[in-house]
Amino acid sequence: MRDVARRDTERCMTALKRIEREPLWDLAHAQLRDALLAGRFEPGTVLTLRSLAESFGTSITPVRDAVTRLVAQGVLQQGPRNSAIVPHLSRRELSDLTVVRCALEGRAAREAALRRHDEAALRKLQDRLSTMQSLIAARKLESYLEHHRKFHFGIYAMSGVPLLVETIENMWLRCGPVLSYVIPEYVVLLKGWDHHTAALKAIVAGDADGAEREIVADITDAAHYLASLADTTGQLRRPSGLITS
Amino acid sequence: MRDVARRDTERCMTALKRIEREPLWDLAHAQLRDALLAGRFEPGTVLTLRSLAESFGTSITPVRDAVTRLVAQGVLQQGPRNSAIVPHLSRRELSDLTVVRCALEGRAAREAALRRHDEAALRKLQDRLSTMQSLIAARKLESYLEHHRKFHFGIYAMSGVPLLVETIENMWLRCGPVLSYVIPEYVVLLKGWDHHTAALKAIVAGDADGAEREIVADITDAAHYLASLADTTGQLRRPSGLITS
DNA sequence: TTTTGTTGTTTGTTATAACAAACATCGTCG
DNA sequence: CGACGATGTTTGTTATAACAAACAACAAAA
Repeated sequence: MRDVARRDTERCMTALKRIEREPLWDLAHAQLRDALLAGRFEPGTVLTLRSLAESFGTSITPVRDAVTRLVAQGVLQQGPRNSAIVPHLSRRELSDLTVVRCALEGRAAREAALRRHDEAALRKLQDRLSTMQSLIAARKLESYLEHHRKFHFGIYAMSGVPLLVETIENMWLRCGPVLSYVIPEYVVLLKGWDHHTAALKAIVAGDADGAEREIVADITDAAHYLASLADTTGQLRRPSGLITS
Repeated sequence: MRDVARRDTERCMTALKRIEREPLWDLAHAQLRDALLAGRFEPGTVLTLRSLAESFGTSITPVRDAVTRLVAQGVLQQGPRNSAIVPHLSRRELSDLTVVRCALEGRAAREAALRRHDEAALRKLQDRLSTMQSLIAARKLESYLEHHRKFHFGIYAMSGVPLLVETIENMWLRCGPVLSYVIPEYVVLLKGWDHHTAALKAIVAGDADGAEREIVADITDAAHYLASLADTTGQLRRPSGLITS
């Protein structure tokens, strides 16, 4: 037993690999987060603690922590009696979201263009761009959405301002549920594609104004398309069918 | 008993006054929030659930909810073993905060200038401005800080974008503890005063560029002053004495 | 003297039970 | 037949206890 302990301490000293057992509420939080972002929850659904706890196979305490966190972030809306409901997105809320996203993501693109960035990150983004192009051609929309997300945040990460990236991530989470089922019909029109390439090109050229302009155009174009889908009450709903793979 | 119920329903129907018993964790959250914003917690302090529970006279469950919420907002930093510590602010983090605040608050000022705003709100802001001036002269710094905060958020509220105001509020919470004990020495120099009047003047004139410029200048000026107070390790510390009233 | 092993304490995590308010269901009375 | 009221159920809130990991203090051995 002694040499075992010795070996343990040695490993900790040399590798510095943390054990870090993830708490249950952290796992629940991550699962709920991903589900929201992927649009697996219909807007308007009330998330009850006990049903979620049963799904996760845990007590209600961890899921309560997770839900509390999501509500604090503004990802989940709190309905009557402090119940957590996955939020609807009205045309007005979408408009507000667009304003904030333009300010934040436009600034991030600007900062990214002004920085000296490593070639590896740039090449990675360019590769991802061509991957996205082929994914669109193959109509693999779910996979495209993942790459699309990573492309955007790849740019924002190059701003060198973690707080900026974190705040933008929060905004994406808020419009995540809706985006997931309206973007697929949007991207096949290749509307946003040129903005992506132009933005990346502006960044490699160090053109801050151009980078901001293209990112803002990408956001506002998508927002206009989304707004056109709203019904007479200003609510955004799933247009026709479910996501096919 | 029957007429009591009748009267209850009648009252609910007519007045529509919500009862809304505030949960304990909400009170704890508000108290912690205010304490953080007022700088009553020394940065670096670890907030243990049991000690807070004892202070509030409740169980640890409500304070756990409150702390969880604060951590999710980024107001409290989570240290090792998920303990909540009131965050230090390094020069780097202050710089990041400044970037985000400029993007957000600059945009809010711009939106406010572009809107048709009611005269009552404008007059209220002008009154507050003169109040702030007299408070500075009287060296009533704590009261000044409150008016200063309300002046800024009065402008941001005129943007008509609640999400923007909410996000800005979150950023203020992050730098709240530090601001509280460095701003007092700053405002007596009257450095930020002209920016405030100029910003309000630009808004009434509908000058969006001017409004954004002045708000950004106000933020960056204060940030520069704050950065000059950082020590060699990049940490911002309380300069000399405590706040006197 | 320095290091190591042990023990007691602290602290976040989780489960569980009790509670109260809100909701739904259904029976009863007008 | 329709509205009102009682009752059971659902659901968030809070308290409490048990648990494990980490930290601190101390004692013993090299």
